[in-house]
Amino acid sequence: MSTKKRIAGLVFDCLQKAFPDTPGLPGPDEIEGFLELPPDPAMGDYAFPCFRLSKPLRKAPPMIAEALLAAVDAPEVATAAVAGGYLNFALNRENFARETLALDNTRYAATADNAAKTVCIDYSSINIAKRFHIGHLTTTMLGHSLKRIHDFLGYRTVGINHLGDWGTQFGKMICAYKRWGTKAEVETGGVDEMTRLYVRFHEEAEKAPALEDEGRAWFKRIEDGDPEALEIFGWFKDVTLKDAQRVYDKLGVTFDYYTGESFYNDKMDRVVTELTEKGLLTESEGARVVDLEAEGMPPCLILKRDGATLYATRDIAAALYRKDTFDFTKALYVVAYQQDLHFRQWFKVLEKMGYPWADDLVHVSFGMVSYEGQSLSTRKGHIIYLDELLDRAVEKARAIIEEKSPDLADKETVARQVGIGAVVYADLQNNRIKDIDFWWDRALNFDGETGPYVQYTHARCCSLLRKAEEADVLPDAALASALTDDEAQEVLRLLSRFDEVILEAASRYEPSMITRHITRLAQAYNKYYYEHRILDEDKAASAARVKLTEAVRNTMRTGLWLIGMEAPERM
RNA sequence: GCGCCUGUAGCUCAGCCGGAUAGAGCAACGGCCUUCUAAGCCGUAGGCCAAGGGUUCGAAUCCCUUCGGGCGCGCCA
Repeated sequence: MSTKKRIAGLVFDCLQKAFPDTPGLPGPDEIEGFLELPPDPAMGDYAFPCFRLSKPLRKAPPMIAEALLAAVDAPEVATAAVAGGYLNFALNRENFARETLALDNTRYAATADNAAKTVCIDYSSINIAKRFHIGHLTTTMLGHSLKRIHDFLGYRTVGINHLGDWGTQFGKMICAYKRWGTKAEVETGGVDEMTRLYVRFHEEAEKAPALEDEGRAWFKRIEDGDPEALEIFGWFKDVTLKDAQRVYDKLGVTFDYYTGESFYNDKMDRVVTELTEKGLLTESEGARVVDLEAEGMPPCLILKRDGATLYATRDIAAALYRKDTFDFTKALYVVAYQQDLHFRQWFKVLEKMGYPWADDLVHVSFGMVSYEGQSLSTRKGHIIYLDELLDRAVEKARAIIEEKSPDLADKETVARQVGIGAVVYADLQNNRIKDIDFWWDRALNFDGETGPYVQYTHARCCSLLRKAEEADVLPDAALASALTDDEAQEVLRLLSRFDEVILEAASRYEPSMITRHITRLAQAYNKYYYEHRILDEDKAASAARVKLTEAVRNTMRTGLWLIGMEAPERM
């Protein structure tokens, strides 16, 4: 039972004792919801606001607090005190230290319940023939982190990279390749060469509009399964994925499936058929749509005037396929908020089709990325490619290592972990809905609340644990009385709340909660580290402080893993 | 025009299912390395929580209005 629950039970008992047979008093669960954290830890560990009870009890809050205080009698509470309308509880510090250090924050006590549930996560979803840039970072890292969080909580997860591999632009690209490209150039130039061909196509098409038809014809050939078209297209895809894989490898991001838009080509008929059978498809301005006027939304376009499908059709087909294949209890779509309306529309269409699981579809939306105050533009060259960003971050880390830790064993590995960690941390630091304006100096800052700061604190813990081992001091919380000072208690409080934070991060689809929590833990530990000597002559006390250090190290390593960062042991 | 999101210190943001003096980091200024990693720690300064109304014992937090910013609103995804 959690400490909070026990305090809630205690308040409940006090209430019964102080005000017997009073109707309208809250139960233990309700009381637990009322419990707060005092603004200053010096006031106590938990606070019960008595304002809540002044109505049923018809008494002033401070009087209620006094009456409750008189009824308090529990060993785990060191002191209880009335402060205004609050009753504050301070826990027995020694006891709290012992219990908290008995927790294992590297594992979640997963219920068998979760293991039977599948969560699909659709993230990254890059386009073929486009280079990976900072606009793709958030969907990639947010999705990756959500996958790890759900893995940690014991769910079965399915990570899907829903590739943008369908559309007339690929016909144009093949057309351009056939006219002006060579195999060797595409092989060596990769995505850049494909982009160059695509740009050239548009330039030439301005002069010779007939090219547009030629491009469309090539796309038709892809659709019709023409071997040559498919071969070139498949090859473009391979080249793009090989390029992207380099970035994914650097970031440590993986997927279970790369089923893109083209995968659903033969699964679209079902959508149209079902919608027709269910009488949901109506004609509007030549197109076939699902009317959503009653829901206060514009209609959802299913078929174009020419009978071709649209992206809503494809998303619905994909959802039906995933439900059949994975039987998910939840499906997350990690896509920028720009597409908010689109998701609301097709989620609603599935609901109207009679699928109750439409409620399990979640659009995990996030903010837009701009660069120095202006929107990203490949065409204008106003863009930061991820390769370049990661390389520069690693380079910066390398320079700092040369300066501060020239004797470090595996400098290159650490530079990579730290540089990339800085980028990942910054991406998952704030609430996902916030827009991000990219500035180089901010991205390459390694001081203060940054990835390197948390990693540094982790490495510092590792270093201490190595020293402790050399001195034959093994982590042991037996002498918990050595951990009753304010600084240690603050560290312990943060350690004890780690699992709640993960659960909340999962329920809100907000990994930043974990990022911030481990940052606070790092701050608290660094403060502790400066105010207290950890290894000294007193072996038993040292062992307790080493145990605390170990718990911080483990929690931080787990937290870093959850947000997709590495945890170097030296730096 | 309509809809969704957003507005907290110079900058970037926490806090937003109501509670006790609104918190961090960056930037600025001033301290701390002969002791366990100074990518660190401590301190100073910096805020009519966009504005106005309302609900409440109590509002940065909930409701309404206004203003500023972002995004979206039919055959692209």
